[in-house]
Amino acid sequence: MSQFKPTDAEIEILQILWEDGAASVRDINDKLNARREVGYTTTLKLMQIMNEKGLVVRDTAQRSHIYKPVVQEEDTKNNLISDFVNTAFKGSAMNLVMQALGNTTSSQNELNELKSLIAKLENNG
Amino acid sequence: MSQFKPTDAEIEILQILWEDGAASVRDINDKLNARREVGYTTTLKLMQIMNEKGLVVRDTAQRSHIYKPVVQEEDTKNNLISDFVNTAFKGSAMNLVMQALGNTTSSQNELNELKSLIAKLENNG
DNA sequence: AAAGATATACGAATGATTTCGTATAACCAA
DNA sequence: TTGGTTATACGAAATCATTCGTATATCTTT
Repeated sequence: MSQFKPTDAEIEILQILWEDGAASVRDINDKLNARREVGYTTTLKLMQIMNEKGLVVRDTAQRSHIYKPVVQEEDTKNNLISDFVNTAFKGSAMNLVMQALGNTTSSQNELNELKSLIAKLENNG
Repeated sequence: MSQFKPTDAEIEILQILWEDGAASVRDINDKLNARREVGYTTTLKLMQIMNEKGLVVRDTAQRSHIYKPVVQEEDTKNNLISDFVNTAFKGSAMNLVMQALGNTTSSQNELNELKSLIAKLENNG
């Protein structure tokens, strides 16, 4: 089914790249350090490895290499969700959805969004 | 927030224990092997490690030790969901919920269940 | 009682991820 | 142009999870 599972650290970096489109190691390291302490060369190494794995590409024209995501945000997250549902929810996505909903507080706005998604799913089904 | 994240292999085993209440290494190994090939001593070692970590307890009264889960299914899954939402969905559970729903086909029954959960949430909010 | 099956314990190899030190090159500012 | 700053590359340690071989003890069957 899903082919390649990024590690948590890699997902963290991919999020930054999806948001910003492209970033240098310095950019990424700064953003990571807003969440937790990471050494610069650690982040650099991670980027190099992600490059080898084909998760990102880089433009080495300038001294400071610029990295871009290769994998698509939606695809990647769908894969992650599938894996998660399979290992922890016996394959039932609805199972996950119900527990995730019950587990957190949602604004009325969010609930309305959700309701219209459901309505849409009901029309197409 | 969440304190201890079981590995995928550990989650797989916990699922079996949650379902069966208690199980021997042999039981667990058999069930694991229904999904993928695992050596007996591999499973044994995993159980011993999970015991050290406090994820399970065991009754060693008999030659064949009987393992029981310590961590609660719902708590554990809530922790997993929180972690997942934090690393992959910027902390927005609704984000995960919407994508999980859009990603799979749901029966009308499931959708109805979901709708009544939403209704309940709206009443309490 | 002896042989075979089945259990645990334990140590160690393997493999993957994460982390970081050090070398070296490029840039910048005085 | 020299010193300080900021890059990349690379190797290797540290950690952790997984896997399994081997030793040993306990049962079971004949």
